[in-house]
Amino acid sequence: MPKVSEAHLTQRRQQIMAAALACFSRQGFHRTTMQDIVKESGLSAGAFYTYFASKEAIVVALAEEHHRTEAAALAGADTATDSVDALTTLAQVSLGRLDNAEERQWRRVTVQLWAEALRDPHIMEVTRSGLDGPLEVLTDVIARGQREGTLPPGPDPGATARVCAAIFQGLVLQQAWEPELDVSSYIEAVLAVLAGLATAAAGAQSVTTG
Amino acid sequence: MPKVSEAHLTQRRQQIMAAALACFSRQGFHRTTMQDIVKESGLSAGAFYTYFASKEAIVVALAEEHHRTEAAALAGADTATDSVDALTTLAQVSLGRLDNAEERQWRRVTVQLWAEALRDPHIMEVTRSGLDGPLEVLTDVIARGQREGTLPPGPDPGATARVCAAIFQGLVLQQAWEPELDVSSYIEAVLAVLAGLATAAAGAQSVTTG
Amino acid sequence: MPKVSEAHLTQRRQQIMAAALACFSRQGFHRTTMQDIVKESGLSAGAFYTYFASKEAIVVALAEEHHRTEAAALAGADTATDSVDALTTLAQVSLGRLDNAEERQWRRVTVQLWAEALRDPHIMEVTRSGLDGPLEVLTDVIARGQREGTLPPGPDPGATARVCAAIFQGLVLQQAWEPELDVSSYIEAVLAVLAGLATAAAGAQSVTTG
Amino acid sequence: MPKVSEAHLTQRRQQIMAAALACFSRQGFHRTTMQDIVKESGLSAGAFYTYFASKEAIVVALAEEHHRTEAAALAGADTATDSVDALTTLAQVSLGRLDNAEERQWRRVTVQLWAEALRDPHIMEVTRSGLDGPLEVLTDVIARGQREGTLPPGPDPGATARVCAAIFQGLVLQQAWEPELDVSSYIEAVLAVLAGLATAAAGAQSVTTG
DNA sequence: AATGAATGAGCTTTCATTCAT
DNA sequence: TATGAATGAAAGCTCATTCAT
Repeated sequence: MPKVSEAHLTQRRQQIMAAALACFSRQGFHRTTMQDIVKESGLSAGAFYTYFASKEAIVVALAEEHHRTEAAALAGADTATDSVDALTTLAQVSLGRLDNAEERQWRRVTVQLWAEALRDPHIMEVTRSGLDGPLEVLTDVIARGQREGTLPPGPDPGATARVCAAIFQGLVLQQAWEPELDVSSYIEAVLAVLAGLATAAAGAQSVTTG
Repeated sequence: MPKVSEAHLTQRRQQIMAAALACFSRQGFHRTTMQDIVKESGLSAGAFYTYFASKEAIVVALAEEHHRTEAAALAGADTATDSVDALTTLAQVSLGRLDNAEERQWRRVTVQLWAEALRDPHIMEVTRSGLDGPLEVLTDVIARGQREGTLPPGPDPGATARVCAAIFQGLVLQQAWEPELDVSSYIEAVLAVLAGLATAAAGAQSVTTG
Repeated sequence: MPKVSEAHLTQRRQQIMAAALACFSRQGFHRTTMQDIVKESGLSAGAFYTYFASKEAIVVALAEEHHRTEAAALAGADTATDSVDALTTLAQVSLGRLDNAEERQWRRVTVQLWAEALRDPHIMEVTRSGLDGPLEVLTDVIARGQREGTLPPGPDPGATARVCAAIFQGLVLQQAWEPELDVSSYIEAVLAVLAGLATAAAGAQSVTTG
Repeated sequence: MPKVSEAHLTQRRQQIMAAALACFSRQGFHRTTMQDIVKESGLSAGAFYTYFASKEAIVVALAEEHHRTEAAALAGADTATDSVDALTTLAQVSLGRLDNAEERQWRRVTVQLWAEALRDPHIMEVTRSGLDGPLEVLTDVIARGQREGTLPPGPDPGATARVCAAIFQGLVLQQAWEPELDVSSYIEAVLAVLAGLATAAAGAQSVTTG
């Protein structure tokens, strides 16, 4: 085939990435051979290397896509004026997004990316920026809440943001292990925690201002 | 049969496990070769196979040791009569335990075990029982708190327990990525969350009983 | 059939051969990929195969071109009546021709053709005829010189011709390795050898005839 | 097999080198696969890599062995007081050495090393030092001959040494191409050339001193 | 005639495991 | 028990060539 449309090239890349995602989810990065990916994609070994430089490159490409998708999902979820509302929305959006059969492959691959990041600086970079972005957003919202008195004033906003991030990460992990896990009750529990913080803040506020 | 003392055997096993832990932490399971472990341990390839059946076996052995150690650390941390106190103690003990340079290797290996569990039923079993045990303890404590009115009555105790577990898992992950992370402020933030729940429960209680 | 002028075809062939020569000189036959040649030539992979049947075919084509050029350079260099003069002219022409920056690529490729000839009967044929032609000319001239008494009568003319060929081949090799080698002093040394033979013949002659 | 004698290791290395030499002579470096070498050596693929780091490494090892053997063969061949005698001895020893069926493999591999040297700095280094050593010896002998009047005074000793080296290199090449080539008549022709130089020197001397 | 994405056999190298000593 | 050289299947990747457009 001669010169081919840009769209064709993009579609091929995605075809390969989808195949790789399926293989990685099923067998992990290291137990997946190039043959597996090639077979799953319906292409040839050579074709793969037209689109990706190496096996590692496709892991990085997947990490980047994952990061992009997650960032997009969160974009604009923190616009609520009230910071507790903002946190609630963020929790619902980010956690709710995981309750999706189509995300199952991604959850499994995400856990592997966490491990892979420990070895590969490039993947670490991408993976970390998937944490640092939300962490910043959360820290800002929490700090605002503390200033406004809708959140308890004591704990460091950055540390609290990390706790929120952990609540997300832990769900990813637990769901990867147990696909049928009930996400909605998990979200309810998280919302109860947020409500608790709001209540405590209100109490502290009334004491302060009372 | 130049029989050798039981102690000698145990010591050799631990020598190999320490070597494997160091290698796995440094390079990951899959990038670590048997040669690496053998070299690090100061033994020979043949000797390794006297003590472990395979490369996978040592991963499982490490998972089991990790599980055992964690279980021991938590044992008896939930004895407080008051359930919020019990949760507070559990948080301090489990999270505080991570704030330890010597645990650094373990944190990195733990994250890899999470990924590995997705592929290997044996590791999944061990890893899951490292989650299920604490989950049961937490669920009991939380259910008790709800009955006694020291925790808000709404959310499912099991789901809330999962949120607590997530707070632990997320810290392991974040610390693996960022060894210098400030654990004490993280713990403070967690305690503030628990305090919030207690406050909210107290409020709900007074409304109910008032 | 968008037929194209003969000249166009010839020009394309030479364009490709020049590209191949450059690549082969730079990286050797085996380290040069078709992609390299295609890129260097500014054509497409498909276009290459319109003009040459295979990668090997272009090596053969280069060998043939090399052979043709060398034969042309030597043609008519042996016309001197006196055989020592003829040898001197042959030496000056053939060796002098090498002292040329433009020949540098060819020298490097020639050495590779020598090696390649050992594997490929077709290249051996072409390469050998590049030796056998001159060998015949030299043998004739030397035999004549011996008959006429201008060269010492002892050694086999064919063997002496081979020594002359070796003097040429060795220079090609040494220049390929050391592009800045001083060819003119090399030629002087060769001429001194020829002069020595002439002197020895003259002495022998005077003894015989005296 | 456990710890094994030094001799065993050396023998294995030589076993592999012999196998590689046979393969390279037969099919060239690039057409020889590791499988070929492994099969010829009677060992396994893994065993090869216990003794050599790569396919390239064995080419270098062969180049080094070749260099060593040649240097040894020439050592002490230039001790004759008279420089023409010394040159004669050098010619007989170095050229005569090639007239040996066992050397056939080496001749073919040598020609390939010449080509390989153009690409690989390490092989170039080894190969070049196989030329530079003899060149130095020859230059010294020739310069001495010129001082003593046993060789014609005109040409640069270094250049003349290169001509001598070429006579050797050309024979290697011609023999590689034509195994049945008559070396003894080639040597005779070379000796006649040397005799010619001696005669010319004697003549020049008598003119000068006469 | 020209394109260049696609092919897939075949390459070099690795490494978990074994077993003669 | 301990050794470490040996094994060989299987890995990731390359590249000469083809052919639909």
